[in-house]
Amino acid sequence: MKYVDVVIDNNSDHTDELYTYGCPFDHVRVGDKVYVPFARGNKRREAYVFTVKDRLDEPVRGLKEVLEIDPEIRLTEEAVDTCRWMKRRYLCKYIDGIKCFTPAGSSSKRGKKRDPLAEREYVPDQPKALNEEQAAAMDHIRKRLAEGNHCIVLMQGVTGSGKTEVYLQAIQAVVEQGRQAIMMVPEISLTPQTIQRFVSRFGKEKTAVLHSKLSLGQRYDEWMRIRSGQASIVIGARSAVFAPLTDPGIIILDEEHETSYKSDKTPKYDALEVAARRMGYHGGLVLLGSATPSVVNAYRSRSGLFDLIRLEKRYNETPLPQVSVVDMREELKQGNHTMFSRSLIRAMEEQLDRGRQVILFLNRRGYSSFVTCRSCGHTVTCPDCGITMTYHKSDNACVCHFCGKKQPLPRSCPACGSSYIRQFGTGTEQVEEAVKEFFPEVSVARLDLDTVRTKGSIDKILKEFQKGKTRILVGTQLVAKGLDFANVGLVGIISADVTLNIPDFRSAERTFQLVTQAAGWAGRGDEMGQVIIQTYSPDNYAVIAAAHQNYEEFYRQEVALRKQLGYPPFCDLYQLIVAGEKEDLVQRTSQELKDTLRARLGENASILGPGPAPMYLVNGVYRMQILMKAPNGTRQEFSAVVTEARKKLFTDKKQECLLHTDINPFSFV
DNA sequence: AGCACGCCGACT
DNA sequence: GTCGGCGTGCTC
Repeated sequence: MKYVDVVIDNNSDHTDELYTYGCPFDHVRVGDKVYVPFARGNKRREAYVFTVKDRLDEPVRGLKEVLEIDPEIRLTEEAVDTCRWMKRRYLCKYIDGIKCFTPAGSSSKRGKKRDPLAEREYVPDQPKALNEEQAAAMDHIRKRLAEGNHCIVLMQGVTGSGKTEVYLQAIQAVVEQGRQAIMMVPEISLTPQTIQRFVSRFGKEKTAVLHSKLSLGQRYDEWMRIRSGQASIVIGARSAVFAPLTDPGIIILDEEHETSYKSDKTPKYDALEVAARRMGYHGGLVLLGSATPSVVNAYRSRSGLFDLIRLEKRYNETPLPQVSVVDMREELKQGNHTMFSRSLIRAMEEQLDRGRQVILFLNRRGYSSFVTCRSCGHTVTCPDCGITMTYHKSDNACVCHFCGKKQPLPRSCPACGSSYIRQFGTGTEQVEEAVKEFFPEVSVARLDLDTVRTKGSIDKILKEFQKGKTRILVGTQLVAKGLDFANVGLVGIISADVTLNIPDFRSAERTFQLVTQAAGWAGRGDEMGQVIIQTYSPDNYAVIAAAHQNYEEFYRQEVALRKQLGYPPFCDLYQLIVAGEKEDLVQRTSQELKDTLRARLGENASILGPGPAPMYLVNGVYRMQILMKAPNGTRQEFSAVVTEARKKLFTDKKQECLLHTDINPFSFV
């Protein structure tokens, strides 16, 4: 008789622990899915084996026995290890981690194949010749792979520098070692064209695809193909980081800076951290690629924690587009009260005359109204956090969503005294209307979440633009979804201030990335493109660096600022949300939580709040938020303290108050 | 979270 | 009597 500690597949905080069973099957292994009798009725339940032992250290009262071992589903030992780590790192339950590693669907009863690549034919494709920079990158990667140690490499390569070919050949090298690979791309760029590129190189048999559009059955079959060793290359979005490979040698994150690598639902994991953990276990390589790396990872690559590879040559040597900044304060002074500057209108006329197309970009992500002076560009920011304050119409006040500080709306600009200070915010509909007024003869389309929901697919709108039927496209970030922008002569960024003033410490980073990305759309054809950035903050360092297309210039200033204010990469941010239906109880509990944390972490610890969470009242549930900064090196202590506080304050039988935790959330809005 | 137990009122 | 409503407490 063996003994096993198992995690019961039961979605409750109260059963989130290891239960010991006897096991009459001697071949039981760590990671096995088993069936056990559980609780009073001895109901048969699913469970996962976390440890196997030959004898019990101490007698267990009421010991029961494993009923059966599932012949199909088994976690790897590493998956079990990673689940343990996830529980600690993300303060989630064992079962939350297990759910990431196991398929939700079940095997097909009829034994039919449910192949997501079934319909397409793939023309085999050969490795391409590398330029000098790419070859140097491959040399470095090969050297690291040969060492067989855990290692993270950031490949910073401008758009069109051929990162994908390096990914392909790195995967090839890993496969030649007899190991396996995971290729991750942001959900938004997981298009048939992307998949095609990889499948053509490695073949259908060896490749598996994992993403959210697959049916449960398809996902199950792909999971099985991976688990059984048939497929050794996995392509997918964030969740592909959990692919059940037995010996992965490389995990690649393309467009590393994209926010979709951080999960927004429990468990709130960061795919990079999971990848690093998995590669740490297997002794493999994590390869990050981006033209505009996140500041956090750029910092790590420059402080020696990650390797840094640069690709600076554009493959086809297309010239970078010309980027110019328009000072909207000046427009106002000249009597232009519209949302388009004179130079943007002029450029639009020019490009349309030449038969080229125009994209007007307006980022509404994290959209919230802020208060800004149209005369001097001054924006109301929190005196404590340095973050843009959000305007609340209900009490006509500015509120800091980070620390909860509240201020009345200023009557005149504190910087210049102008009375042109007011809340700010423009929607895509307004931009579309304004374009129609200026250019009544020209066909305009709008692409944002609303139009996508009501007027059918994104594809339809994009196709019409691609065919040239639409001359001007007004859109949000959805525009980025896999388009060939060959005929786009001009990209106008209506207001860089919208992203610049998101109440988040990453607002400058996002603005820089966005402008750089938009510049990429304008520079695809043979002719040079043009980018116009409109802003009330033309002196902002992110705007200036973006106009110069100079990452290092932006990075230097941003890191200095992060260091000064104590933001990542110099700390981990903990977002704690207390939620419940009884408002007074939520208020009281969040204050108790704060006091508990304060008592354990000391007076100097940075603990902000409690304040109302961004969505304070959602279907009858009130939410209060506490934010903590855990300086580098204190992660374990902070996590332990939160876990302890949760035990103390959130385990009463009738759970009227819940604690949601998100470590390094991608948004506080 | 489930699920069983048990204490109560309501119905054949 | 005994069926079933849901409040309470436990799960190797």
